[in-house]
Formats: sequence, C-alpha cells, structure tokens
Amino acid sequence: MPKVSDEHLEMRRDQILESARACFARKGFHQSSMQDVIKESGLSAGAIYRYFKSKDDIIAALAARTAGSLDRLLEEITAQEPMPPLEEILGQYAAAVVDNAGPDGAIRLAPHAWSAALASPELLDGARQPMAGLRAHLVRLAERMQVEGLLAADADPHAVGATLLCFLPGFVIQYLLLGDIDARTIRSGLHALLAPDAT
Amino acid sequence: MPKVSDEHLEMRRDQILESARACFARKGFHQSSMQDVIKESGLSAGAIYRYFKSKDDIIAALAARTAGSLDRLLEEITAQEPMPPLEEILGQYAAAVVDNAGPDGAIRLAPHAWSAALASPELLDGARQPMAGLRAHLVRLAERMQVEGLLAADADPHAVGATLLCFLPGFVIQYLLLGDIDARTIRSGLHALLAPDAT
Amino acid sequence: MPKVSDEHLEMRRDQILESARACFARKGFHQSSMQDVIKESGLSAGAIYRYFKSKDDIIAALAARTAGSLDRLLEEITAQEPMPPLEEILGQYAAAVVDNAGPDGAIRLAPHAWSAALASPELLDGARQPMAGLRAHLVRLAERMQVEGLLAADADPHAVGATLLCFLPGFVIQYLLLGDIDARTIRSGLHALLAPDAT
Amino acid sequence: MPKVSDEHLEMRRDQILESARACFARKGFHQSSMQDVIKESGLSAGAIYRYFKSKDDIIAALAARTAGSLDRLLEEITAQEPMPPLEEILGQYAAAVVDNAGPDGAIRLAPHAWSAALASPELLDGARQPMAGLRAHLVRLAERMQVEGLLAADADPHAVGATLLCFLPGFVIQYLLLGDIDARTIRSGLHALLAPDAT
DNA sequence: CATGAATGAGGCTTCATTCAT
DNA sequence: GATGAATGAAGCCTCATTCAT
Repeated sequence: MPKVSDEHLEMRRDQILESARACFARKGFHQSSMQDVIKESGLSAGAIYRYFKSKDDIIAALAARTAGSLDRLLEEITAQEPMPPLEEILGQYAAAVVDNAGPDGAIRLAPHAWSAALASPELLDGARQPMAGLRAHLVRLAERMQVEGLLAADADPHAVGATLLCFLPGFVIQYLLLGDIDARTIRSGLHALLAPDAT
Repeated sequence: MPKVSDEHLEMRRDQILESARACFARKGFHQSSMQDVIKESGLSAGAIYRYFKSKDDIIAALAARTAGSLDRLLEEITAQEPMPPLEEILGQYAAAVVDNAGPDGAIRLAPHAWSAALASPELLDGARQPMAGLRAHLVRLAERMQVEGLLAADADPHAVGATLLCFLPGFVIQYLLLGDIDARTIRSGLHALLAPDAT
Repeated sequence: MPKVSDEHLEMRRDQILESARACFARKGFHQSSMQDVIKESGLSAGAIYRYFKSKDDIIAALAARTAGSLDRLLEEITAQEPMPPLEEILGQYAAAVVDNAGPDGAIRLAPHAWSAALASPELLDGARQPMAGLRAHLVRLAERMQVEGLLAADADPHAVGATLLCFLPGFVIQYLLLGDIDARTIRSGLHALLAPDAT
Repeated sequence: MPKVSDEHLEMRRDQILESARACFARKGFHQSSMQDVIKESGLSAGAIYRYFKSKDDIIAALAARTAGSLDRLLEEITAQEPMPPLEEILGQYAAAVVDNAGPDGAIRLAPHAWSAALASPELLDGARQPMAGLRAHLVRLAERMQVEGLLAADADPHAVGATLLCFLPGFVIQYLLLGDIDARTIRSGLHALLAPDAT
C-alpha cells in the first residue's frame, strides 16, 4: 500500500494546510489556536499531529507553499511575450492580489508570515527565499527592459528590481489595510509617474 | 513615593512604552510576554498595570505613538521647499527607515502592527488611520507635482499617491527581510525608472 | 482516551463538582483557589476547564445542584402522610442539616452561597429560586395545617410559611457557628413553644 | 497631645470602619478590594494601614462592632417591661433588620461575616460570641416566660432559646434574598403559630 | 504624620501537545 | 491508524501591603 498511502498522506496534508490557511488568514498565527485548525479541518487533534510535527511545522509548510504559488504567479506575469509595459505588469500583480484577498484568501497570510518571520529566526529563511525569488524575477525584468531600450543602459538592474519589489508587499499591505484601491489605481498611478514629464 | 509630578507619570509611561517597543520590535507582540516587557522595563508587574490597562492597551498606545512619528517624518520630507525630486523624497524616507531598523528600532514594530491589525478588528482602525494619513501626504505631493508641471495635468493625484504609498511599507518589508538594500538602491532604481525612456 | 460515554462525561462533572464542593465547603468560594479544587479532584487544570467554563460556572452548577437536593429533602419531609406535627417536621429538617454538616458537607456551602449571592447580581437569582421553592413547600404545609384544623382558619398561610422558613437558614447558621444544638433541641424547643400555654 | 491624639485616632478608625462597612455590605469582603475601601474613605492607602494592621483586621473590628450593636438591640427588645408577647419581640427584631438592610446597611454584613467565619478559624470566634450572646438573651427570655407562666414549667429554656435564635439569622437571610417579607409577616405568622390550636 | 507609587506573589485560564484506548 | 480527553507550563492580570518622599 505504498502508493495509496503516499497519496492519502499528501491529501491529508493538503486538507490540513487548507484549513490552517483559512484560520491563519482570518486571525493570524497566534490568534488561531490549534483547536481552531482542528475544528476547521474536521479531523482530530491526533490526526493533525500525525501529519505535522507541530503548529510551527504547519506554519512553515504553509509559508513554503504560498511562497511557491506567488513565485509562479510573478514568473508568469514577468515572462509574458512580448513584454507588457511596467504598469501592466504591476497592474496584473495587483489584480492577482485583489483576487486572493477574500476573507480566507491566501494573500492575507502574507503580513502574518512577514511578522512571524521577523519574530523568529527559524521562520526567517522561509520568508526570505520567496522574497529574494520575487526580486530575482524583477531584476530579470529590468534586464529585459534594458535590452529593449526601455531603461537606461547604465541603470543598475538590481537597484531597479529592488525598487520594483517594494510595490509588491507594499500593495498587499495598503490593500489589506485600506481596501480602497485596486489594480486600476496602480495602473493609472504608474502610468502617470512613468510617462515622460508633462510638458 | 507620594504624589509625583505629571512629568514623572509621563516619563513612566514613556519608559514602559520604550521597553515594550524594544521587546515587541524584537519578537513581535505575541512572542513577547508581559514578563519580558516587565523585565525590560525594570519595573514590577503591578507598576506596569498602573499605567496601562492591559497588554493590548500598551500595543495600542505604541502603535499610536509610532504612527504619529512616521507621519511627522513623512510630512517633513514631503513638505520640503523647493520640492525635491521624487527619487530624493522616497530616498530620504528609505534612509529614515534604515536608521530606525536597528535590533530594537521602531520600524521593526510596523510589520507586527500590520499583522496584528489584520487579525483583530479592535486594532484595525489604529493601523488604518496612519496609513491613510501617509497617503494623504503623498496625494498632496502629487498635486504639487502637477502644479509644478512634473506630472501630467490629467493624472489622478489620488492614484499617484496610492501608487507611491506602496513604496513605503514595501521598502520596510523588503529591507527588514532581506536587508541588502538601502536608500541609495531606491534612489538609483527610481532615478532609472523615472528618467525619460532611454534613447 | 478517545470517545467516551456520556456517562463518563457526567461522572467527570460529578467528580469535579464533588471536589469543588469539598473545597468550597471547607474554605468558602474565594479562599479556595482553583489550584485547590484541581488538586482535590486529582485532575489537571486543563481537564477541569473542559467541563466548566470558569470558576463561577462551577459555583453556579454547585449551587443549582445543592439547591435541588435541599428542595427534594424538604419536599419529602413536608409531604409525609399523615402530616407529622410541626416540631417533627422541622426536627427532621434539622436532623438532615446535622447529617450533612460534616467537614466537607453540602450544608456548609449554604452560608457561602448566600454571601456570594448577596455580593453578585449574577448569582442572586440562583440563590433566590431555591429559597422561594422552600417557602412554597412551607406555605403548602400551612395550608394543610389549616385544612386539618391545626391552624386558625383566618391565618395567612403565606405569612406562616415565611415565618417557618426562617427556621431553616437560621438553624443552619446557628448550628454551623455554635454547633452545640441538634434536632432534639429544636424538637423540644418547638414543642414547648407550640404547646398550649402552660396553665 | 495624648487625649487629642486618642480621639483623633478613634475618629479615624471610625471613618475607616464606616467606609469599609459600606463597601463590604455592598459587595462582600472579597469582592471589595482595599482600593475600594480606600477610595470610599477618602484617605490614602498608607493612612489606612496606620490604623489597621490588615484587611482582616478591619473585618474583625467591623464584625466586633456590628455584633455589639446587634447585641444591644436584642437586649433592649427582650428586656422590655412588661414583657411583650413573643410575636412582638421577634417582630421588633425583624423591623430592626429591615431598617438596617439598605444598600450599605449594617445588616448586609451579617451573611458575609458568617461565611467568612466559617471559612477561617481566625474569624470564627469573632462570629460565635455574638451569636452565643444573642442566644443568652433568648434563653433568659424563655426563663422569664416560664416565670410568667407563658411556658411549661418543664420546658428547657436553653432549647427554647436556641429554637428562637433560629429566627434571627433566618429572617436576615430570607429578607435579604427574597425581600418580600417584613415585620408584619413575622408577627402575623407567629401569632397564628403560637395561638392555641384552632377550634 | 500622610501619601500613593511600587511591589510581587498568586489567582484564573488557555493551549500546544500527548497517549491510552 | 484514528480519536479526543487529558496534561501542565506559562500567560495575563489583581491586589494586599510597604516605604521613600
């Protein structure tokens, strides 16, 4: 029963992670008790602990999985051919954020994950790597822009990538806290900022 | 110690808030126990609770105070005359973030505060108002830019302000997690992005 | 220990209430810490709180249960056929009080419950109802006495019932504080008082 | 300054005891914090502790004082010449209870004092003596009744006194908890009970 | 003498985790 | 494998009491 067992195991882990995500997205890691996660999952306490060593283990697994999907998302967006204008790229990202910011949405995990990572060295790496990965995509994007002549040849692609990266967590925070902006806001704001100076 | 001046009282509150800030900045709100704050402050449990009703009360007071100082900072930066270029404005902000991101630095509170606000309706307002205040400054900045012809006359200042606001929390998150950027990175990245397209 | 019978659950509640009763009877509600109750019960803190929401919850459950048993007792005593003389009825009640006034006895709860009820509106109703119930029995008794010609036809059964009710808490207090009286004292005292005037 | 000082001291003690009585009567001994007593008294914490060694000391002093006044009251009532009928004597006592059962009334202390006495050996004696004293008055009353031929010559005055004593705390408890009775209820109930059997 | 800020032990309760069934 | 009752350390907070001013 190896194959079946493995599949089964993976499904159980998924089920647990989904429940945990919903809880954590709603109330954060510390406000959600394991009891909450257990109830949401429909499993028993013992069952949960058969699949995950501890609450921190669940958090780490969740962070990894979420980071992975964010990474894929940004990769898709930045790799489009032909390269869309910058405002379109960040606009698509903003739209994806908005789409995933429902009450249980995965995006709501992000601020809790950043906070947790800054509070505990064990989680820090888990949060750095996806952030570094996102930046790598944006640095690559800057390089493409240089190649296509959309960016000065002497610009530092790393600096440009890092600067663009600010938008990503920044939009998440602003959107989740204030909620009165959307992808169009970003597109229009960026369009105005990036346009050749008004004359 | 009998009747004591109002100053003294205010100083005690400060002392407690400073200790709490150090603890919370290091480990977040939930990982820091009141015992930690108490030890850090050098006072006793009872003394703390003479000045603050609860741990949440301390958190709220701290959030308010920190928000206030961030607001003043951005106001100073955006109100400079003559208006510095955008890259300079955001660069100065980034520099201030870096300056306040030491191990106990006030800036390290921000991600914890955002996370906490998203986890508890009671704290939400406390985090929204400063964020909205920061945006107001940036919207005003956009209006000034329009007046000075640095921004298209038909641009929406609100959209531009919201877009710029993404930089602020975004830089905080990126800097605290990755740490390998600084104000120069932002200045140079923005300079490249805002320059008339390379030709 | 997985799923367990409802009986078991009820037994656990009983076990906890019994332990609490012993503690509270000995030292009152406030002098008994939850630690005391926990130690007495042989369970852990967490186990107690699986069955009761709070210390107050335990107190309320205990009060309800004790009130119920007092009520049943007085009902049995007053409903006897043929109706015993008054001195016998109150004498039996006094005997029951004495029987239940051992170091951990249920009767020792009563003064603490009265005190607690007078100190907190939440508990007040819980103490009033049993007292009103006891009086109802005694009012009924007075009515029976009228029917049987043992009480003047124009007597107010409510007043007689209320007057008789004084004996009950009064004996409890006197017995617990002084301890040098018993059922015989009451029987003999009442016999002398109720007898036709000496001539 | 000996005399003045002594008077002053006694006045301060009175002031403190009055405040404590009000607090304790309202909320019981344990629900009233020293802070409550301090605020009510208008003095400072330090001042209170100059006049009383501890909270328990205040409670004991208060119990003694209250007991004394109850004793005097019952003495007056039972010593009247010519001896009023029993229903009148207990009726007067009931009236006095009602008079002193206002929100801060001294009578409201009694149940708390009984509860406290049963919970702590140190306070027990303080509550027994007044109760024993009250009984002594009632035993003497029974003896007078015998002398006047109102009680069978072979009745045991001690048993009669103890039986009558039940009325006193019993009325206090019933009145404070239910509140729907008064001196008239007692007079009328006793009148009916003590009257020669209806015929 | 008076003040009231400070103390710190101890109270109630929660919750991540285990393990007997 | 699954269950969920049980554990117990640790968290937040209160409050009788003290003592520097």
